[in-house]
Amino acid sequence: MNKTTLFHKLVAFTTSVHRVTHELTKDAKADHITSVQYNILELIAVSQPVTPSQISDCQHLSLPNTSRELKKLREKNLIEKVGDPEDGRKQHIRLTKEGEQMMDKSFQLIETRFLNRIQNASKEDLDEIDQAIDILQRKLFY
Amino acid sequence: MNKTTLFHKLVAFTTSVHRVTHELTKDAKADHITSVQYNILELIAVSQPVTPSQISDCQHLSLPNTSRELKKLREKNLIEKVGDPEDGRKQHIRLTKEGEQMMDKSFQLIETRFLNRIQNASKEDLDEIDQAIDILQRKLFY
DNA sequence: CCACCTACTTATCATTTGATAAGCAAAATA
DNA sequence: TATTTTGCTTATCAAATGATAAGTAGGTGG
Repeated sequence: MNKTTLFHKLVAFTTSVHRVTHELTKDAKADHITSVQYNILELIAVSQPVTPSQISDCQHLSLPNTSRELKKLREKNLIEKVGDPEDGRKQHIRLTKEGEQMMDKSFQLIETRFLNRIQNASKEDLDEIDQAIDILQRKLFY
Repeated sequence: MNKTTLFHKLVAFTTSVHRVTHELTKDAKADHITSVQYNILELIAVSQPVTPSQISDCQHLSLPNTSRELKKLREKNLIEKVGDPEDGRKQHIRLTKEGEQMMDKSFQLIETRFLNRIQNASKEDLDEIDQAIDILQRKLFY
C-alpha cells in the first residue's frame, strides 16, 4: 500500500463523508438559528456542561464571538449559564428544556435518515461497518 | 449490532473526521482567498473542467453566488472559462497555470501532514486502513 | 416563428461571520 | 498586597456569505 495512493483515497473518502453528512443533516436545524449556532448547540448537547472557552476551542471561534453567539442562544431560551462555584470566572453552559427538545428533534431526523440509508444492509454489513469505523477511528482519525 | 448504537458511533466518527480534516487542512489556503473560494478551487482541481451549474450543485451555493465567486477567482487569475462549442450557454471552468500551482502547494502541505500522521503505522496498519476505507466508502458513504 | 426553458450573469440588500480593542472581576503568583 | 494572568463580556467594524430580482443569450419544442 503506497502512502501517496492512500492519501488520494483519503481525500476522496473525506469528501464522501462530508457529502453524506450534509445529506443527513441538511435542514435538520430550525430556521431561527444560524449554522454556527447549531454547531455550538450540537457540541453542548453532546458534552454538556461546557465552558465558553471549551466551545471557543472546539469550534475554532474566538472567545468574543463565542460569547456573542451564546448570548443570542440564551435570548432564544435554548441554553442556560451557571457560574462555577469553585472558580468565579468560569461559566457552565447547558441546554434548557427547550434546547434539549429542539436538539432531540434534530437528532431524530438525522437518525431516521441514517436508518433509511442502511436499511438494506445485512447483519454482516453492519458488523463490517462497525469494525471499519473502529479501525479508522483508532488508526487514522484519533 | 444495534442500529441506534451504530448511529451514535457514526456521529462520533464523523465528528472525528471533521476535526482531523480541519487539522490537516488548516492554513492550507492562501490568505487572499476565502474558504468558499478555496472549496470551489478544490472541486475544480479534482474534477476539471466543470460548469458553474455543477459547482453550484456540489457546493450547495446558488448559481448567482457561484457566478460571483468565480468572477473573483478569474480576477485573481486562478481559473479560466471556456465556452462550450456545442452549447453556447455552457461554460467550462479550469484552473490556470497559476491556479494549478497554488493548489499543488496546498495539496502538498496537506499530504505532508497526512504522512506525518501515519508515520508510525505499520504496513499491516496501512492495509487495514485501506480496507476499512473501502468498506465504509462502499457501504455507508456511497 | 414564438413561447418557453436552460445556463449564466449582474446587481443589490440583509445577515452572518471574523477580527480586534477595551473592559471587568476572579484567581494565581510574585 | 501588588501584579499578572485567566475567563469572559461588550462593542464595533469590515468582510464574507446568502437570498432574491432582473436581465441576457442560446437552446428546445410547439
